[in-house]
Amino acid sequence: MFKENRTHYEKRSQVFKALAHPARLFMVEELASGERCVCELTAMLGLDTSTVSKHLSVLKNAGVLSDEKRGLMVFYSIKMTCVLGFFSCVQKSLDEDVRKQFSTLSA
Amino acid sequence: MFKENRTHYEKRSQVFKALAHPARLFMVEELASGERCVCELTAMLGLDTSTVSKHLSVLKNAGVLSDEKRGLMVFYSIKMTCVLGFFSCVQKSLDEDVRKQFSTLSA
DNA sequence: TGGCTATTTGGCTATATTGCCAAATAGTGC
DNA sequence: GCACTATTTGGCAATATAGCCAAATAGCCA
Repeated sequence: MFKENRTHYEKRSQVFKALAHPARLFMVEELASGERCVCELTAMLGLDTSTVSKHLSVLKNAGVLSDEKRGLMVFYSIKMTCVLGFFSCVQKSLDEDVRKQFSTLSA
Repeated sequence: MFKENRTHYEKRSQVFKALAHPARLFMVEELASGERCVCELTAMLGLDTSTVSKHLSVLKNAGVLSDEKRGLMVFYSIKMTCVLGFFSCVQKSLDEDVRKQFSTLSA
């Protein structure tokens, strides 16, 4: 059931692993409004350039982002566009949980 | 930009972290066809019961699953139903990448 | 109560991930 | 060629995660 298709599930989980980090999540959401160079993302994150570069390559290897070099700079943009739909789903679910906690407390 | 809302992004990334493991991905997909007890999932996964239990609590804490105890058994089911939409998105993107690799090779 | 079963929790080691620094690479312009 | 900038890569220490075993907990039934 599982062990036979383990590699299959590993490949799919790579995408979620790529999104499973606050800094990477931030970058994907930021790229939703258009491509950004590494330097721009580095400034927004307040992390070392090398750290940001590694995060970006994780997202690229997972197939979430694509990159394009123009001159000295490398611009990243979203390739797996459907991932943006994830975020509203997650947010809605989390909001619902918070609402329920509130109504339980005040009941 | 990022540091100010870090906790916000951390909470959201919890959901992706929860899905970022082949065994957990398998369980969520399996639960798409209805609730299962821990023992059933353990049998399908071929892992230790304690390991499966921990995986399930990760998914529960992230808000993806909910559990219900009936007698000796605990049944898990999907709470964040919209996550199922993720899988087809991911699969489609992965399939596309494979197709492109093929056409590049044969070109 | 005691014995049995299903699940969870604690603890441990092995492995993976994160973030920094330093160094390497690549492109621009003189 | 050299100097300069943007990005990537290598390496390391700190932290987090995964899996197992053993022990604890919870519910059933006699």
